[in-house]
Amino acid sequence: MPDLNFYDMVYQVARLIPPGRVTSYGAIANYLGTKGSSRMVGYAMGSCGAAKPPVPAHRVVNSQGLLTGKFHFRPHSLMQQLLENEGVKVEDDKVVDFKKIFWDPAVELAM
DNA sequence: GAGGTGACTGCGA
DNA sequence: CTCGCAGCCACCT
Repeated sequence: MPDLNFYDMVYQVARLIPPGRVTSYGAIANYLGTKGSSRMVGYAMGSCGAAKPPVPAHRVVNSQGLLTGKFHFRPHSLMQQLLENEGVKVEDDKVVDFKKIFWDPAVELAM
């Protein structure tokens, strides 16, 4: 186990999200074992701009499927645009059929 | 070393 | 149904 920081863990999981799918901060936090610290996931995303390769943060939404982090994108509509570009329908800043396209690392990457 | 911050979550009124 | 509060933990200054 290298000295991967919590940030790197989040980035790696986020990059594992397949196109057309989305996950929640809590799901990633849960997979990382810090389920109680869902904030850390979002906070880690705050530095996603410094991650290489870039992290598809647009595939990460809150537990409600709302694009809470869209305001961190430039422009703010970029997040929705990227999701729709991958086939994810977004309406009223929230993912349509969120629970259907929901990708849980704790399940998909289970073991 | 200590303090402040934050792209969240869940429960209570 | 909608609004508000408290908990949580790692990173930064």
